[in-house]
Formats: sequence, structure tokens, C-alpha cells
Amino acid sequence: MSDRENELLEALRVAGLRITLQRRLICQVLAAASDEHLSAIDIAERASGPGAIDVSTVYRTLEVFEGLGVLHHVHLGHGPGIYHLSASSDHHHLVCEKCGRVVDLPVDALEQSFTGIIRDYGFVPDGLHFGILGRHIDCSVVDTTD
Amino acid sequence: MSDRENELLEALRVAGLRITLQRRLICQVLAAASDEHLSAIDIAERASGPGAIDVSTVYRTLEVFEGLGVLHHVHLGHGPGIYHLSASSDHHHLVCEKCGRVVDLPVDALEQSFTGIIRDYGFVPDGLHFGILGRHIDCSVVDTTD
DNA sequence: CTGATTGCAAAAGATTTGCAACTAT
DNA sequence: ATAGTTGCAAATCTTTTGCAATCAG
Repeated sequence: MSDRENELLEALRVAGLRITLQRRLICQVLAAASDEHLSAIDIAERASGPGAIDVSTVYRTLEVFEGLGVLHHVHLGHGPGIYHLSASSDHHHLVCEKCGRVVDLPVDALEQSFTGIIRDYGFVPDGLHFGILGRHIDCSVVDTTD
Repeated sequence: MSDRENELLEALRVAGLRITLQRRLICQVLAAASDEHLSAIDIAERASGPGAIDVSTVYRTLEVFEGLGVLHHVHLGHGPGIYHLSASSDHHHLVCEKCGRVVDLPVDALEQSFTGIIRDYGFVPDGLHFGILGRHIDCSVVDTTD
């Protein structure tokens, strides 16, 4: 059992919540996929073959983990939200509207501009919860598809 | 009839599309609400009392206007997309996750940081299509609600 | 006239919820 | 034992789509 997986289960224990088979499986999937962008349905399918854990259970479990602060979800454009272990969430997502690829952007890369916004607008961007949409340079050339 | 309203109708004419009563009404609503954040359903309701124009018609009409480049929609967090006349869309939306208020942010305010991202990541953020979530300073103080 | 447009109803996709059965502690 | 969890089915919400009827040009 990986460290990350154990961390998640430990968070449940500390909170006095129950550790069920379904939760174990979900933890495994999350820990194994820390660099991927998984939707709740992806997680349900990976957790033990297609359909084995009900999506409602997955949503409820993910909600619990978010409440414990060990998980976040982000929205990368249209389509389902995607889930991330907290420690691997400290980056923004640059989502290309053309090709769909996602580039990770370390938080500090935007920090300076955000400082200006905080000063001038009294607003603290979270930035981790929604992707930043745009286009790769390669995808920015002449384009009649949209 | 306002200038903006006329512009929208003119865009339809130029494209050889038809000007129907429903489209006229939708144009009126859009022109009158250029500073508001309206969802498709808001627009349907305002267009002529509750339920008078079918939402599917509203969605199709808004889609046409987006295709003509005179309208954009943005996503400000969860919930429905909101629609904006193009000329009034040249700002980003700072959406407070706590109080829900939206602060408009001129594009140039983020331009500099985006320049850095373009250079370092080969990525051109669009930024206008999704809101930037975060919190007002006032809403950032101790908070146990999430 | 004729194709563009509409309304209605139904579908789709993501997420949430009610509830009875089940299980970890 | 009992409160937390699960699966299932149904509901919700936003948006899309099929289709026959209607209407603008």
C-alpha cells in the first residue's frame, strides 16, 4: 500500500469515518493516478472493473475526501470535473481548447500577477479550482473550425 | 431600438439568416442587459414573461450569435453558463466562491502575466471563457463553512 | 414556395438524493 | 447494536437533439 493511499485512509480514521472496501479501492485508484486527470466515472470504472462501484458511492466518497482536505476537484472546460489528490494539486491547468491537452503550470508562475490583482482588486484568486483555457501556440494558427 | 440591438439584428441580416419575433426579443434582452450576467434561462424568461420562448430556441439563437462572433458565453463556477455581448466581454470575471459576487477585471490587468506564460509555456490563455475563482479579501477571513 | 426556425418532447451527461438493505466498528 | 455506508432508482439541472408544424423572405 502506497504512502498516499495510506494517508487517505488515515484521514478517514482520524475523522472517525469507516473504511470500507469501496473506499479502499477508490484510495488505490487515486493514489495510483496522482498525475492523471480522472473524472468520478473514470474512478468508478478503475476501482474494480466497469460498474462495480456505483457512481453515487464514488461521488459521496470523493466529497468526503474533499471535506477532509485531502482531495480537490477542478473543472477543465466543459465535461466532468476531474479529481486530484491535494498535494499534487498545487498547479494550475492550462487547457488547450483546440487539442484538449492539459499543461500543468506551477503556482508560482502565476503568483506575481495574482499579487497585483490582490492589491488592486482586493481579490485572492484560487485558480486551482478551474482550468485556464486557451491554446497552445501550435494550435493558435489559422483555424476555421471555431 | 438600441444600437447594440441593431448590431445583433444586422449580423443576422448580413449572414442571410432570418429575423424572427423570438430573435428580436432575445436581442432586446441582450442589449438591455449588457452589464448583467444572464444564463440562457434568464434570457428565456426575460424575453417575454416566463416560458414564452422555449429554452431550446434560446440556446439555438445564442449559438447562432456566438457563431457570428457577436456573443460569448463564460462559465463562472458551477451552474449555468452566462452570456455576454462580445464588446462587453473584454474583461475577465473574478468570481468569489464565498459570496458569489463577480468582479470584472480588464484584460490588460492579466496581460503581463500571460505574456510570461506564453513565453515559458507556449500557451496563449483565452481567459475570457472561464471565470477566475477565488475570494474577496473580506471573504477570506476565518471561515469554517468549507 | 421553400428552407430556416420554432415548440415540444425526449435524450443526454454530470451530479445529487431518498431509501431500504447492509456492514464496520 | 447502531450509526455510517452502500446500491439502486429516481430526480435534478443544464444543454442538446429529433421532428413535425410554422413562418420569413
